[in-house]
Amino acid sequence: MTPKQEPSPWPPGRIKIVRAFKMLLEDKNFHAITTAEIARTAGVTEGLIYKYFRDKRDLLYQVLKAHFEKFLLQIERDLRGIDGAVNKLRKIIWSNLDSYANHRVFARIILLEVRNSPDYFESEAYELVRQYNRMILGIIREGVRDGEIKEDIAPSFIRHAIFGAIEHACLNGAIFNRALATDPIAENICRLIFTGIVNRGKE
Amino acid sequence: MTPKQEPSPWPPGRIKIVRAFKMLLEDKNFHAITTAEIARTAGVTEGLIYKYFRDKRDLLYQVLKAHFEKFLLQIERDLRGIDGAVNKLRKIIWSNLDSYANHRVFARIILLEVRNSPDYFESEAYELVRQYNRMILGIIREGVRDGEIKEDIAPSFIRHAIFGAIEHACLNGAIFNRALATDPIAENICRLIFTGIVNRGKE
Amino acid sequence: MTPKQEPSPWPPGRIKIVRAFKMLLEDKNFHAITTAEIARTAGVTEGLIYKYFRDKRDLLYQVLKAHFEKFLLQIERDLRGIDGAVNKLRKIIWSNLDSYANHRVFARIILLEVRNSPDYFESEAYELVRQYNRMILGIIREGVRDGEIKEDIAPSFIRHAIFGAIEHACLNGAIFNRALATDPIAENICRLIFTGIVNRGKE
Amino acid sequence: MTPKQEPSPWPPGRIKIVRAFKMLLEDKNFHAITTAEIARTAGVTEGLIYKYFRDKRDLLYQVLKAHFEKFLLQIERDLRGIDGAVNKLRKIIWSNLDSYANHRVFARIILLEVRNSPDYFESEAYELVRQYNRMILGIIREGVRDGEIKEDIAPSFIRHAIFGAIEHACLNGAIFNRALATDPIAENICRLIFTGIVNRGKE
DNA sequence: CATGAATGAGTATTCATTCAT
DNA sequence: TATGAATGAATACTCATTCAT
Repeated sequence: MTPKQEPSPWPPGRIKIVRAFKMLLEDKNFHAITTAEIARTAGVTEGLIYKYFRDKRDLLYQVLKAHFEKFLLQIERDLRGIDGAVNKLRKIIWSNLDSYANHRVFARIILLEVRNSPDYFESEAYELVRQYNRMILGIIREGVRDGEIKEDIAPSFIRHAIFGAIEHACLNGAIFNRALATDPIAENICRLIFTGIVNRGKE
Repeated sequence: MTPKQEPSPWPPGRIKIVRAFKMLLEDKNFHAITTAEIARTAGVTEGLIYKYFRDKRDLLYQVLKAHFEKFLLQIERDLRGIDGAVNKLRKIIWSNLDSYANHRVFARIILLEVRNSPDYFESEAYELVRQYNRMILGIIREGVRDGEIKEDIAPSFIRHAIFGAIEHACLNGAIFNRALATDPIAENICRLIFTGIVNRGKE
Repeated sequence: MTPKQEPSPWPPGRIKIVRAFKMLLEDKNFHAITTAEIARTAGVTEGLIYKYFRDKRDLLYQVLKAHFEKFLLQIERDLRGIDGAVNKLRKIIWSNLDSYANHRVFARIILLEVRNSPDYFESEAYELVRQYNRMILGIIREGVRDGEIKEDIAPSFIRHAIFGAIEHACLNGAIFNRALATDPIAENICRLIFTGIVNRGKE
Repeated sequence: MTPKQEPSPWPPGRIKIVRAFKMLLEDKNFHAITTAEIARTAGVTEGLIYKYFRDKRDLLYQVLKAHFEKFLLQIERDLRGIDGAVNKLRKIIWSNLDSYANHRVFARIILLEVRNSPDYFESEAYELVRQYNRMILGIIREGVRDGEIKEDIAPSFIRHAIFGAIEHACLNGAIFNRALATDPIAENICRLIFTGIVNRGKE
């Protein structure tokens, strides 16, 4: 079985542009990256960018979309064979954190850069986020149905809390480009989300 | 006790500028607001802005600082007479949410606009945020010391989770300028943070 | 006599391009039409346009030339059997107006779009206009020779006045794409050009 | 009585821009003139253009408006003391031609450049043209009322014919920047418009 | 305390056109 | 006959900021 090196359907120019753009994102704000810079780095002309992308934002969103696609594929794979809502959530927390830890550039973009732009929420990239959110809500509801998860907390708040905790824990890493240790963060968040902070005996 | 009408120490031009700027923030991104617009709205010349503020960002940060000052005063007042770390945290969650709900403009600015700018973290405004963070950490540690709060979750994660939950719950309101219902959100978050989502019996 | 379906000598790609271009002209400025748009509409690649046309303008001029050719054929036909310079001019005024009324796109192009471009006056299309002008001057001179037309007005001015009146009467129609009523316009123009505006008795 | 040298209300930068723009119009299409060129010629920065004018077109329309204002003032003066509609029209024809002859740049702009732009018809400049048109229609109607002018030709067509004749006679001058002889052209047009081209006896 | 005139560097975006295959 | 990838030069417009008065 020869794992055929899937030939990219994209023309070489487009590939160069995307690669250059990602490179630049490593150490610059999206806003601080100019089209001239992208073209120069990619070794193509500025005009070509607009052959493949509606505008600079569209370039960002398409790159983001590709990232989300990969992430969703990974999450799906990660969840296979896992039983129980809580166990699934634990895995999701871990995977999501791991993705932010391994792709700090994307963490920064997702947590800080795109959220102020209304058009992001119209993009195909965000559609994938919505899909992800639906999946998680589904798991939470499943947990409630099975009696695993409390029913006196609205599922949407559970989701808010999970993502809030993840994102806030990654925020400094994203802002100051500092490394993130997936395992301890995941462990702390899970404990907190699953059993709360209040001491049993005390309550 | 005559409630002295505190005479503003600021010159009229500065007041007009700040007022105009706040007005514009109501329905525009900081980035989308131009100095020309501020000056026009305020009824002063562009030049005057630079008499009172180093630059446009400085204007933002000074306005933000004033907001944080008020907020901290309020929080301090809200916490007086409250006993126990958990009760204090409950109050803080409520107050913070309430502040976001009542000042959606600032919620948007804090959650979405300033965080990408490294210089924000050098500003006097952010210094107040740091102070707030320290206060909260202090309360959490106090709770741990008193046996109220579990000691197997790092206090900083507890803080992350609290703010993460609050912020994530307010995000949509901030982005799409939608109203927020303080009480139910606060209730849900407290339940979750304090006792977790997992059903006791089940565990 | 079998009306042979004259097989177009043009390759299919060229036909598609011309057809697409004419379609686009229906609701857009020549300047506002891009080659990309033409190609997309025609279902061919941009490159192909340059196989058949030197450049975008050349495309316009060739289309215009074809239009003028048809128009001249029609005019020639319309004039057959008509006797006397004045009668001929009357017919020409009517036919010309009718052509503008039925082809408002071309009216717009001729009256508004090509005249600013010096190279238009070098084009084969404009050569046909010249031919048309010569023909009309010939008719006017014939009228002067026959005593039908006054000899104290320079023939070239007569031609200016005729076309000026026609064009000015069609201008609004061309600009705002409004329908034109050939008959009343023609009648008014003929009366004016032939007998003037001053009341006989009065003079 | 010291004829005070009316101090221009405009800031020096604006004056320089307008002067430079007019200069450039002498030998270039409006479209071919770049903002960079205007700024360079004026000795100011490009940005300043946008302080005083909404955009490049606005600059054109404001210049045009000033031109029309002067022209209307002149026409008004020219008509003073003239009696009878026909005499007034004769004067108008002459003045209008003279204006085109003396300001060929404006002739070119008016006859060729602005008419394709829908927004021209929304401009303040065009509002003055409308005013001029109304004035002329008024004179024609006055002539009809007084029996001087035939009533079987619609006044609007008379106006079309007058302007059509004038404009068509100036067209070549405008396009190829050739001198125009006001007097003979005016004489020819008046004869034609007033008494027509058909020989009395003949008809 | 405030004005208003001017800057200047930046920046995305457009489009006709070419050419190897 | 037609493709499709790529060019490259042009260009209008924005805006925070300065400074003499």
